[in-house]
Amino acid sequence: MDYPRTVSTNALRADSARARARMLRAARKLVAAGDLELPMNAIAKAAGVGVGTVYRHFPSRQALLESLAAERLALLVDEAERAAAEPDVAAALARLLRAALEHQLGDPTLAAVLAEPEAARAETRSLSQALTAAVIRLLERAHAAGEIRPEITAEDLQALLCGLQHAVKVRGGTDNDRYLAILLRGLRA
Amino acid sequence: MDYPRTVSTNALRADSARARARMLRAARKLVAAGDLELPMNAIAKAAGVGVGTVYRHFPSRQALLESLAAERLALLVDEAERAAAEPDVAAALARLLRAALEHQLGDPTLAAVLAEPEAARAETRSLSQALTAAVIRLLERAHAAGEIRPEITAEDLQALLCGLQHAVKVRGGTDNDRYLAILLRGLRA
DNA sequence: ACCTGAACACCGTTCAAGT
DNA sequence: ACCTGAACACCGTTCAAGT
Repeated sequence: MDYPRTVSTNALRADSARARARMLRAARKLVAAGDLELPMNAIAKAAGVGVGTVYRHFPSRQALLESLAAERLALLVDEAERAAAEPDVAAALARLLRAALEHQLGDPTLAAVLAEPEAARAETRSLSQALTAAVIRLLERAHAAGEIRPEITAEDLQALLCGLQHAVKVRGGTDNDRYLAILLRGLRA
Repeated sequence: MDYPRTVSTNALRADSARARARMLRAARKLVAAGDLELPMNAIAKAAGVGVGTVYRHFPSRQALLESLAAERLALLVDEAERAAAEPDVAAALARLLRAALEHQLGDPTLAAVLAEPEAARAETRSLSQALTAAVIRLLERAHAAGEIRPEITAEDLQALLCGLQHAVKVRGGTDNDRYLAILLRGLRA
């Protein structure tokens, strides 16, 4: 007897999911246009929903940012896990840092999320934990191999990368490789 | 016969100067409270003037920021000029970078101004030029002494320092010396 | 349950009116 | 000349009212 109810619930959910997708698309359009402020009212209008609906789906600007960044953050986690498993530690470190830098430059929402000390969404929290865990494993191997100064922690690496991203952005987006090389040289034991 | 007019002009100017000082004080108070947004209306109210007066003195938020940062920027220029003249090139480089980092951490308005590619005020422009000139002189000596990689320019140094400041801030403001050491090691030839 | 959008408080910016 | 502050447009956020 709950079949109709299920169907109607599904219908509601499908609708809700479509609205959510429209909001995310509208937000991405704003980001692509260089606007990271993500005005809730503007998103509501562009997505054809009431403001309250935007707030229901994304209780804060930070939550919205994290939803936008989630996909790329997941890609970065993959990359970090591959790096942690890669035999050549020095190459793995270089590749991971470069990937992290490029993902941040390619998506300003990811840079914003990584610069934030706390996650607003559970998904972000678990992805961040996975990222940190993989970096820690890589770092342990790098320390064991004497590839990197012993006092460098995973948090240091994350902060330094945030900084590097900032430096590259200040200069207009070129120079990634040069600045990356400077960081890698500075990290070496 | 223009004596009275002069006097009255002076009176106006004194008044205007006092109002200006009140606005700057109000703005500094906001910055000290951690608010870098500097709402013009809030400053007007706190300084006891109309909003229009704030706009007359500071035509944009950027101009206001630069006015707030000017004093410290001048200090930094002094520091850079001393560094350019200091015999021990390596020590001069280290001292300048550390001073620049600490000035930025001590005053977020300076960090904001240094991260901006263009200056809104003429004073800022000339201070920035003096800063760049001093850094170039120091860099030439460092290159001649083989103390620093040859491809590093003054603009690179500025961007990297912006990044370093960002990295330190992300981590909560400790770690300046450790991160500075990493940058210096990375810059070395 | 979920959605809507009016309503309130706020801020940026301009400009007609005052002195 | 300089200053004032009302006025307009905008945005964040909430919540009573609708379905």
